[in-house]
Amino acid sequence: MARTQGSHSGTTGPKVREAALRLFAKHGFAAVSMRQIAGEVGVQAGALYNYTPDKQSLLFDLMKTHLDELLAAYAELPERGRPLRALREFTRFHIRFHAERPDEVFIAYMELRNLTPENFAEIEVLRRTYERHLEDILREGVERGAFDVVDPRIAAMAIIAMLNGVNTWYREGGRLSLPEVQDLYWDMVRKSVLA
Amino acid sequence: MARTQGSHSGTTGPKVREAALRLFAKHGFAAVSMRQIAGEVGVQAGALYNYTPDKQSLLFDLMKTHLDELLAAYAELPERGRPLRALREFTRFHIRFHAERPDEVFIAYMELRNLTPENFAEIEVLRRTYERHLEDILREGVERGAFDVVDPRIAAMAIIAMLNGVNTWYREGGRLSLPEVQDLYWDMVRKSVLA
DNA sequence: CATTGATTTGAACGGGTGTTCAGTTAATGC
DNA sequence: GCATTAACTGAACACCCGTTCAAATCAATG
Repeated sequence: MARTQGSHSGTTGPKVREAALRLFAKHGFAAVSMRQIAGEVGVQAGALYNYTPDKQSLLFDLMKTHLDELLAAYAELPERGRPLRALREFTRFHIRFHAERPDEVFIAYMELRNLTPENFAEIEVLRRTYERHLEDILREGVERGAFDVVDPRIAAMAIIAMLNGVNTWYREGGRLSLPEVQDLYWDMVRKSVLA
Repeated sequence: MARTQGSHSGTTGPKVREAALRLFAKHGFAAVSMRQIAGEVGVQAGALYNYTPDKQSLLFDLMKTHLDELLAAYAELPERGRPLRALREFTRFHIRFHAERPDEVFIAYMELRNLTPENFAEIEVLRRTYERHLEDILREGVERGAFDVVDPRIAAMAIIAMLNGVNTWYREGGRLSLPEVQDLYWDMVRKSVLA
C-alpha cells in the first residue's frame, strides 16, 4: 500500500496539528512519540514528515500560532478606554481567551523548556509583548492617579499569574459559569491595584 | 569492577535524589533517563535501583517530601493571629518557602501528570490541604467582616496562583530583594480581599 | 584477619525513539 | 484515458529506554 483513499494535505495537515496538540497537552512533549501522533491521525509515522520538518518544529508551530492568535485577538478588542475600563477588558478577555483553549495554554506554559534556544527566544518575545500591554495599562493608571501600583512590571506578572490559574480548575459546565468567573477575578484584580 | 571505593548508601542515596531533582526540574521527568541521573551521581544505572524501586517512585518521593515539608513548615509558623495578620504571614511564608526551593516547586507543579493515578491522588490531598489553610483564613476574615470575598475557595486558588508566579521570575541577587518582593505581593493580596 | 554483608559493575533483556527513503498507490490536470 | 504529481507505506538506520541480575569488590564486624 502507499497513498491511501481520500488522502489530502488539506485534511491530514490540520489533523496532525490537532493530534499533536491534544497529545502534548495530555502527556507532555517528551512523552509523546511521532508514532503515537501518527496513530491518532490514522497514518504511518513517516507521513508526518510531509507536514513538519521534525518534532521540535511541531511544538514550536503550536506555540507560535497560539501566541500570534492571542496578540491578534487582543489587538482587535474594541474600544478599551481609560485605565480602569481597559484593565477590566483585559481581565475579561484574558480569562475568556484562555478558557477557550486549555490545551494550547497548557503547552505554551509547560513546554517552554523543550524549545531550542532560538525558538524559545522567539516565543518569549511574544509572551513579553502581551505582558507589556497589561503593564502599559497599569502604568497609565498610575500616572492618572487611578491606580496605586508600586511596580507595574511586577504587578502585571502577578495579575497574569493569577488569571492563568483559572485554567487549573475551570471546566465548562462546572459550578461557576465563565461570566461568574470573570466577575470574581475582576473584583480581585480591580481592588488589588486601586488607589 | 564492582563495589567502588568509598561507596556508601548514606552518601549515594542523597546524591541520587539531588541529581534527579535538578535534572527533572531542568529537562522534565520524561526527558531524563536513569543513565543520565546515574551519570550525575557517578555510578552505573543499575546502582540507582538500590535507592528507588523505579523511576516513578523517584519522582513521587521528591514531590511527597516537598509537600510534607511545606505543610510541616507552615504548621510551625509562630502565632498567626487574626485574619489580616494571618493572611500576611501566609503570604510572606509562601513566597519565602517557595523561593528557597525553585526546583522542588517546579517539579511539584509541572510533573503531576507523570504520576500514576494513585500517587497523583496522594499528592493532590496534600496540595489541597495547604490550599485549605488559606481558604480558612479568608473564610474567617469574611465572618469577622474584615474581608470582602465572595468565594473563598476561588480566592484562595487565585492568591496562590499569583504567589506561585513569583518563581517564574524571582532570582536571588536580582533587582528586588526577597523582602521587597514580599511587600509588593502583600500589598496586592491585602487590597484584593479587603472589605 | 577472615568472614559477612553492603554496594556497584557490566552485560543483557525486550522494546521504543526520531528520522529517512525507495517504492507504491490515489488524485489531479490535460 | 493517460501522464503527472501528491500522499503515504513499510522497512530500515543507529541509537536510547527502564529494569534485572550474577559476579565482583569494598566496608564493617567479631
